[in-house]
Formats: sequence, structure tokens, C-alpha cells
Amino acid sequence: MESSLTISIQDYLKHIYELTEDGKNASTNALSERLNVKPASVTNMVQKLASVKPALVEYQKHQGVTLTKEGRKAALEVIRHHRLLEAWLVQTLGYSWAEVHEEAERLEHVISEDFERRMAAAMGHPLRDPHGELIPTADLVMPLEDSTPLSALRPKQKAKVQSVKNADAELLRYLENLGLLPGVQITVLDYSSFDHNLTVKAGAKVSVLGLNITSKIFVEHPG
Amino acid sequence: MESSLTISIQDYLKHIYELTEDGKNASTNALSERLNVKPASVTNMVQKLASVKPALVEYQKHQGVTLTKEGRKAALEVIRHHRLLEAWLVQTLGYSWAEVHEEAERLEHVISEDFERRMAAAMGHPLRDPHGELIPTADLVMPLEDSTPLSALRPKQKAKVQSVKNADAELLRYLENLGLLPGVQITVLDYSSFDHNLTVKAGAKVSVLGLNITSKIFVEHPG
DNA sequence: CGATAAATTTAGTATAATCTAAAATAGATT
DNA sequence: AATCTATTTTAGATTATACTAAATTTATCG
Repeated sequence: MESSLTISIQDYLKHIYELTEDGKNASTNALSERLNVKPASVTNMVQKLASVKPALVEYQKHQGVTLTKEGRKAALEVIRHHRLLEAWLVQTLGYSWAEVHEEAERLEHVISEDFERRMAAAMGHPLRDPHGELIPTADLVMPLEDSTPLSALRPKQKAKVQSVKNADAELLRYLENLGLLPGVQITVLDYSSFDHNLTVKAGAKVSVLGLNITSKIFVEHPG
Repeated sequence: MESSLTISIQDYLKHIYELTEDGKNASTNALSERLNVKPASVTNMVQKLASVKPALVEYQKHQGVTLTKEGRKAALEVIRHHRLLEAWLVQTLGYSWAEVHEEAERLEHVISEDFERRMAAAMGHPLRDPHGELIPTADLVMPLEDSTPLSALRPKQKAKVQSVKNADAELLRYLENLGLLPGVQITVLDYSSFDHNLTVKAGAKVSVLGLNITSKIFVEHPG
């Protein structure tokens, strides 16, 4: 009786994964905000995830949560589904880079392992999704990130956009219009140490980043 | 606050649609069996679907249910999703005719209208799914069926297999092996009026139908 | 026609995930 | 150290869907 995880639990695990990528624990409140659920509900669910066997999270009152090995596997499974789906929807149904997230968000919980394998094979086992995010491997390991945030670049440096992380649909559309998407070659023109913003030349087009988003854009091997 | 129907309700409506295609009402027990839910649970849900506003089903104690206009639209929406998905998964991910049903069963509830439109457009707005079943139109009308059950054929008649209805994965695999799938030309060799079984020649291969499945196979314009 | 079987409904219970309101705790500020 | 504030937890209620067991209605058949 292989009782599979509910959508709700998969979502908790996915967001805990993302919130703990920096090594810190995920707080009740941060989870509450991301999941659009009240903090009290998070406490409840997290207590359940910690007491289930095998435990999916490590949890101590007021100290937030981290994933156990099992929890991490389950999270990476969902993230793999999500990123493969994004890649595949863009390739086969002409979704734009910006639109695809929401659709994948719902599908990621219901596709079979067979579906996952077929997509991966059909695309030649891609390493990154359309936003440039790394796709966990079939055996559920997250590959090492080898790119650098755009904010680390200095004037005159050249680089290639590798990924745009944690951005909402509006920002993605904006960047798409600027031509600032994965694969594009850029050159740093100006730098303000005050707000850590850069002005860059993306491809042929000059683009001004008036927004503080340089920590969301990652580039390949900074020159 | 556009509160969309839950998966559970969509499933009830879909199965009520299928059970009432013959004009009869869907009984509590029949629904219970198809949905793998106890009869008492069906009564509960069906009472709810009848009392919700606008009502999704018409219901009277001991008389079973039929769909209202709204209920039918909702059912056809799910069925359209299902059949487009089947067609699309077969075409783009190489699923076999027999395997695809289960996957579509889960996806049908979570894809967006946008996804539906994109699939339909990508395939040139197909009229039938891989099993030959008619696909409801974008405005949620079920096209008229113009095929005949195989059981209506008599010896020597020739026909083309149009669809195979309500068959489980095992039977579909069996038929696939025989080569008895949509599009194949067949000839009736023998007929037993006792059990309504036919022996037919499918394409080049001689096939014996020892099972009582001639009412599940439909053919185009019987000669 | 009335007995019995089958199908259906009622009534009460269970579980999962959420909510609100109130209580408790931790961390920061004097 | 005392207090304030923000975060987190507890407790209890709610919603949706299912379950079991018992009661009831309908159907069947001798």
C-alpha cells in the first residue's frame, strides 16, 4: 500500500527545499507567506511532517525546519517534474518563457514517473529549464551550480546569461522584452556601488536595469 | 471568487455523463462501482451536487441522477481534456494506445484552458482520440456519433474500425496485438447469434473474438 | 399478496488540511 | 532585568470527502 504524498505535502517540501538552499532553516512565517497559508497551519503541517515515519523534516519549536534525506528526495522529485515540464511545454506547445511556470506548478504533482522519463528522453535529458535553472538528475541529485550572480560583475566584463531565478511572470516578461534571457551575451557598462545595480548591454540592445534584480540573474563563468 | 470544481466533483460528473449517454439515469450503485466509492458516499455527493447553485445534477431519491445543462458542460470539459490529452501524449511522447488512459485520467483535472487550446491547435483540432472516441468541441458540444457497433455486422460485411469504447488496458493491449485498432479494415467471417460474437478478419490477420466485446468496437458506415 | 433480497438512504464517525483567536515564546530595546 | 513587539504555537472550529452500520425503500418471486 504505497501511500503517495499529497499535493499539499509536496508543496511544503518544495518550498522548504527552496528556503533552505542557503543553509538556513525555513521559518514558519516564511513558509506561510510562500504557501499562502496561515502561520498556524504551517506549524501544524510541519509537526506532522516531522512525526511521520520516516520523517520528512527535522523540526524544533521556534527554530524552523530543514529537510531529512527522505524529505529532500521528495522535494527534488517535484522540482525535477516542474523543470522538465517547463522545458517541455516551451518546446512542444510554444509557451513563452514567462507563461510556463503556472502551468507546471499544477502538473508537477500529478505526472507519473513514466511521463517524467519520456519527457526527459524526448528532450535529450536537458540540464537546465527555460529559465536556466538546473534540473535535478533522474536519481534525484541537484547538480552543482557553476554560475555567478550578475551583481558580482564589474564594468567592461562580458558574460552569458545562464539563469533568472525566483522571478515572477511580470518580471520575466519584462526581461524577455529587453532580450535579457538565458543564452544571451551581455557586457557590463556601468555600475553603482550604492544600490548594486548594473547597466548592461544585452546582445545588440542597450538595457538599463533600474530594478534591483541583479541578484536574480546568474551568468556563466564571469570573464 | 471563481471557485472551480474539485477533482472529485469533476469525476462524479464525468461518470454520470458516461452512465447517462444511453438516456437512462445513473444509479447510485453504478456510480459507486465506477468511482470506487461506497454507495452511501455517492448518495451524499449527489445530494450535494443537486443542491448546489446552479445545480449540476437532477436528482430524486431512488431514481438516480441526470446532468443539468451546467453539469453537462462541466463533464464535457473534463472529457475534452481527457481525449485531447490522450491524443497528444500518443503523438508527442510515444505512449501506446493502451497505456495512455491512466495518465490522462490524472492530468485532465489540472490543465488550463490555455493548455487545452494549445494542444488542440498543435494537433489541428482532431475529431477523435486514439481510441476513436469523439472529442467534445471547444464550445462543449459532443459531436454526433456516426459509427455502428461491430455486433450489428453480418457475415461477409466489410468495415473500418472506428473506435473501441470503455475498454480496460488489458483488453486494449490484446486488441492492439491482434491489430484490431482504429483505422483498420475488417471483414466478418462468421457470426454466432447465440452469444453475439463475431469472427473477423482484421487487415491481413485472422482474429477470433472469443470475448463478448463486439459491442465495444464501433465501425464506420457498415457496408 | 406478502416475504425476502437487493438497492438506496440516513445517521453518525473519520481524516486531511485549513482557519481564527488567544496564549506563549524569542529577540530587541531600553 | 523589564518590557515591548513580532513570531510562533496551542486549542478548537470548519470544510470536504469518505467511511460503516443500521434503517428504509423498492423489486422480485413463490
